[in-house]
Amino acid sequence: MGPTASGKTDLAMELRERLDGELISVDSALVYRDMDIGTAKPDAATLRRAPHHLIDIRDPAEPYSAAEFANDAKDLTERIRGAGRVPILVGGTMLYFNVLRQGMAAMPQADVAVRAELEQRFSTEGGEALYRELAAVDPVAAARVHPNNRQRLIRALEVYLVSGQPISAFWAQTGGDGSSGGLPEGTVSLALAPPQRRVLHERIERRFMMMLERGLLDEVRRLYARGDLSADLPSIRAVGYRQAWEYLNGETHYNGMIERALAATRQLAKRQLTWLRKWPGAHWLDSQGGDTVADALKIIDGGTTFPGIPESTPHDMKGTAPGDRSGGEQA
RNA sequence: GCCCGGAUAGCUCAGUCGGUAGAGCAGUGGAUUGAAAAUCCUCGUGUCGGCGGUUCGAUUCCGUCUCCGGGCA
Repeated sequence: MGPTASGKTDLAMELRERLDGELISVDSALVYRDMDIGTAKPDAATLRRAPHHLIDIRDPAEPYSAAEFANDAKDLTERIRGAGRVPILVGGTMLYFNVLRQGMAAMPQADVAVRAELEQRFSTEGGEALYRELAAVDPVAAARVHPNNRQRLIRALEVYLVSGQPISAFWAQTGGDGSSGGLPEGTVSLALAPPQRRVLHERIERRFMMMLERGLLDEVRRLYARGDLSADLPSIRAVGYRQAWEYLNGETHYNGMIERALAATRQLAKRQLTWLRKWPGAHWLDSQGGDTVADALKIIDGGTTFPGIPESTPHDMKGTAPGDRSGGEQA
């Protein structure tokens, strides 16, 4: 696990060789075909040498979901373990990791029609009306969903309308003692990140400029030219693609596009780090440190059980003082 | 050289009929259960360009200087 641009792919490739493992991508953007440059997808040659599961499994027009991921990943890990090999899950989509850890309640899947109707009502009646409705049927969910959070508010109502059950009842099925998920014994959680935020920001900028040089805009132009894709699809909302789309639409200038794409990427990395900091039992690896692969192998040989008691201090990436890494990992 | 318009938060700017100022963006911390690279919440003291004057009090009015636009020579 690690924020975008922290070097996860390189580390994963090494670990795969050393551990005789199989790679499973945990990434909501790498699932899309024809979205290669902007997602920093490993190139074809690399993928041939080190196959990744769950890459290129969807057309950009087809949404994927955390629940589908949970099923796919569970099947894959069981199969890989059954063959006596080591599943290595690599990626930065922390909700996906989280559904592996906590399980996913068996709640109704997205209902396009109901969702569209709620979207419509949100626009005409306003969010307050819908929020009051949720509060009436499901006060527990209302307490956890902010009235302004259109997406989660609509999902909560959608579940209630489709199933007649409050979404909070489904939530209660997971996370606690009656967890439907949980990772296998012996699972090791590695969190890869540079110790200083500045370094990550620099890497993000360098990488995005490289994406542009490699033809990111042409890639997005091809998607744009299809005519059946739109800015509200999960695929096109991906960092970089959304801003390039706006540029092609004439909504921003070239430099504005770059600035906005960089900001969006930094914000993504920040959110990923928020998940990581509270991740139980995460072992932090310094992506700028000497031999990251050796460090990782040492931790893995330590054979930490998961889920376990947090052993390492959450990474503190605030501040600018050099070498401010506090807390070490004890395998 | 002269005339006009600017100079306020990292950036773009609003505002103070004279009582030391606030938005958006950026940044930060957080939330996160079938869209998650999504969606949402929290956090704003900065010689109000410099110097001088008027005033009980100036970022606000006046003078002057500097810099940046635009115009006239």
